[in-house]
Amino acid sequence: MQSNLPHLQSTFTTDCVIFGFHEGELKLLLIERNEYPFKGWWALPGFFVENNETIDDAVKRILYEHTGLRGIYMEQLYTFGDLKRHPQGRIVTVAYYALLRLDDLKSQPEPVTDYARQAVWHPLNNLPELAFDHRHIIDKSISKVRRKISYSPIAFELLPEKFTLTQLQQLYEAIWDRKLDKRNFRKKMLNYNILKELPEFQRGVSYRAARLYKLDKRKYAKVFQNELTFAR
Amino acid sequence: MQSNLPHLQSTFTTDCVIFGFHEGELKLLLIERNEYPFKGWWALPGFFVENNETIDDAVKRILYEHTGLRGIYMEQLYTFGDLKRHPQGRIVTVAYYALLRLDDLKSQPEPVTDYARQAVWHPLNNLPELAFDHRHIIDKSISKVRRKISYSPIAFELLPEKFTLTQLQQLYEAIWDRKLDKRNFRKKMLNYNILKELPEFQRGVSYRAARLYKLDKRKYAKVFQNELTFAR
DNA sequence: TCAAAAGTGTTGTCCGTACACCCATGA
DNA sequence: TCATGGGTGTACGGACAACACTTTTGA
Repeated sequence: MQSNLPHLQSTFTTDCVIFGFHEGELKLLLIERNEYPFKGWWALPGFFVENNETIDDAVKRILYEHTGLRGIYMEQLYTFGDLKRHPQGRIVTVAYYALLRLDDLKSQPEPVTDYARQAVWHPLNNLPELAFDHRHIIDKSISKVRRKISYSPIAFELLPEKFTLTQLQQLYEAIWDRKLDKRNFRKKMLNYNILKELPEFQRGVSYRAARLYKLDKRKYAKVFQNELTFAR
Repeated sequence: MQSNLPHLQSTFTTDCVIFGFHEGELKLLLIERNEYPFKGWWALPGFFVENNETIDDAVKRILYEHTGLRGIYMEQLYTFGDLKRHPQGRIVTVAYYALLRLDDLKSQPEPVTDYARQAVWHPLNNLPELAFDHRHIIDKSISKVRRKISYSPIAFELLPEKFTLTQLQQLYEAIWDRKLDKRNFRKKMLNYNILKELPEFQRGVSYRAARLYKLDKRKYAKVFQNELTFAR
């Protein structure tokens, strides 16, 4: 236990990779920083963790401040502690990722804090240059989500409550970055028996309306217990 | 950023779950604490991270201090930041796990630091009561290793360089906590084509000596790239 | 010769994959 | 009537699971 270095910042931060899915495309919520360092740069929403809140609470708070949403699925990703990741000295960050139903958002999120000028959804395939090591954090979270969606039904956290099988398939395709066979995908997905077929259909489309489904939460819980292997 | 709580410790710690495998049994290296709080209790090796070392370096250092070994396979597990996990105030810990070849150890590890009285290997199935939230950290690391061994060849990090197929099978059985079929296991394992059959056999056993194998590192690298699914 | 573990194949089932056409709808 | 996506079945091959006996060795 030494203290032979001056510590600029005795605490640590948390950063959150916020995924959304809209119109067949994965998106990330980024903020434009309003504070030095990296003022004016795009970055992950994140901030210092208070001394009287858990890290989990801090991420929830930060996410709320940027989206006005609570009760979002989120999970800790990794802790980054490189000595040079922050220009002002050694600041460790505990990174999380969150999966968000984009239709829950009535409008563009408005940051309620000073440290961000704006919060904007960016397509995952076309991200701007990012502050700190945030690009690295994002890459790591994509790997994690890509793996996790293979054995855990987290995909549904990104979809609206009622969704079509095509939407579900597009989501898997976006995360895995490859095309899947429609018939095989549907066969497999329905075989898991975790979807409930609704007596409702899409509206407002100029072609045959697709049937809507939602999660059958009883069976969904079983899948979580048994950790089935998901579609490939 | 508040500071309305007295912080005893402005930094954070790292703890390491060290796995070993010997005589068909998984073991953990625990220390007996020589400092308050929890003086005299068993705990995971861990200590404060210095301000001029990365977290990765800190874990390596701590592991070296307890085993005299370097170059061990290790990976970050999770960061624990509950407000009440440490009786002296909010101390965040970044937990790692390490996989160790037990035959590398000439003798019992001797701690070279003051904060531990002794370091002892404990069978995973018979652990003493532990300090802090260390039991929780261990449970989480077991889940992680259990999953990871299914898609990544980390098992070999726990075995000696030359090993028998039975040893390999026993390791999987210990981690998954269930029996596997010998014929199916061998068939599958040899089909991955990552093992090199050696012209050597076990010695000193009072029954038919088993053939020794070692990793074929070329093919092993390929498996790491492609992330094959391992035996079930 | 006995005890202990090594080593070895076949069969059935399930799962993943490849692949193409008709249907329903709104414009 | 056309354009657009919705919806459907079959056949093959590979992987997994179940299952029991003979061989080798040292004591």
